Amino acid sequence: MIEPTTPDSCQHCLQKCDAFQALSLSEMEILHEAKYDTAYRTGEVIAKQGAPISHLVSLNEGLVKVVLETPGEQDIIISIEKPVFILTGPGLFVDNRYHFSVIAISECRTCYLEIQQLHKLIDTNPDFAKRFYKNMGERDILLYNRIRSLNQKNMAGRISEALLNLHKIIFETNPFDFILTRQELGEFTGMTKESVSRILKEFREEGLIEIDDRKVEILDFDKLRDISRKG
Amino acid sequence: MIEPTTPDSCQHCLQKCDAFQALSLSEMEILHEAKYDTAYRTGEVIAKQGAPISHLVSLNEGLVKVVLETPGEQDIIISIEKPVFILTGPGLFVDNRYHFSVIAISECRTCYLEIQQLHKLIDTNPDFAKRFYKNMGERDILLYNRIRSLNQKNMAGRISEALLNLHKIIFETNPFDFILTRQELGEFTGMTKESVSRILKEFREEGLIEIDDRKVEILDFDKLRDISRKG
DNA sequence: AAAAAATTATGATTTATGTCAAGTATTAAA
DNA sequence: TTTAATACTTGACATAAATCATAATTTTTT
Repeated sequence: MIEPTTPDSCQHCLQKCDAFQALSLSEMEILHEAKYDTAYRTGEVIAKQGAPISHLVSLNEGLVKVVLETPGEQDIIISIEKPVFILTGPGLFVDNRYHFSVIAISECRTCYLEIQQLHKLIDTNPDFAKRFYKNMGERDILLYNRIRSLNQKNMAGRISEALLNLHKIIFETNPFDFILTRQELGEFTGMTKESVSRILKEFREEGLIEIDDRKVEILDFDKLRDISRKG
Repeated sequence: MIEPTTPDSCQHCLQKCDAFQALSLSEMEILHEAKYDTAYRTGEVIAKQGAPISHLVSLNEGLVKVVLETPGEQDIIISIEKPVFILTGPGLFVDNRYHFSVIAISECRTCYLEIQQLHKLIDTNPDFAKRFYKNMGERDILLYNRIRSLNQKNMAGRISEALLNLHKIIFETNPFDFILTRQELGEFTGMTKESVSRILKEFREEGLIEIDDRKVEILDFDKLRDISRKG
């Protein structure tokens, strides 16, 4: 069990997140007094689809998957997120429920802000509100891209895209940790785990990537981008 | 060419739309003075993916398709919308661009509100803002369902779902106008027009629906719901 | 370290859906 | 009304991806 941290101030975490940069110091302090934090282990559910949104949860450490739980066996992974990630969903102003689950895929630390505090900030600080909605809009735009690629790209294109995105957005190193299981990468790219295996094998054989000891290295970015684009 | 209408007041149209019910009469009047309206014929583009959002467009009459334009030949129809529909998109607070196109699929009337007016309302009327975002959230939730069904349901399930939704949300009558071409229904359900033909034929043969003279009638709701659910 | 459990790899086969092609019906234009 | 253009139907065939089955790894537990 990892210990929750209690940082001196919210400033450190929240200033990394665009919306909260609109807050005055006094607003920050009010948040800080109200907040408390928690630690999660891999696999634990941080937010559960269908459950009420009681707090605004902020991911301060670790990686999570945003999962659409479906009636069938195979879920859909909408995105992988790293800190600082604010777990807002479309339900915030609708039915106050989560419309997806957020699950730790490494050890995570989060902190919680009272949801009333959030609504208060939105009501009283238009700049904050705009930035907050901007953030929601950005996630939305990514969703549209998601629909497009799941719908129209072939398997190789989807895997290429996933690898490039994990590299570019999450890890920013090469090689990078291959945290996802084949099953998860399948849920992220809309295919079975067997198909994931096969595509990765092809990519290895063609010298596009290298997989070793839970790490992937992208060897041929251009080719991979090309495959991703053509889909 | 159909003539644009100039109603006495915006009240009529906008009061059908949740967000605008939060406006005071004086706020309404300001909007009314600033607005102007237009008529569109079938097939005309009301909002173009990639273009800047200069105004908040409100659909007051007619039906539109919300289309994700893609590099390939087959686009993706996100939804079909009827009045009163406010054409907001995720770009509003991000890059001020449309991330999808909105195209008339019947004769349409729209009116335009200056985008600054909208921002002003959001800044000064928190109740309006909340309702406005609620609306965005609702559309977002539908998007998640869309991803799920495009990804995991088979063709019959997707067509069933589409027919049931057109009936329930858009037309509310049975039989109802079959405004979509097979191509469009294919873009709405993520399949080719040929596959649409085949599934519709099956449904006809099994007595689930009846198609006549540009109209569909749903004969067996339960069975169709069942097919949609099982996917 | 040994055993058990989970994850991954890979081949054989099946299935859903797309593609191509040709013909018919419907709508729009001359 | 006749012609041209578009939309729809249907069949034969091709193919991408899923499923099933089994073995080989790797990870976790004892």
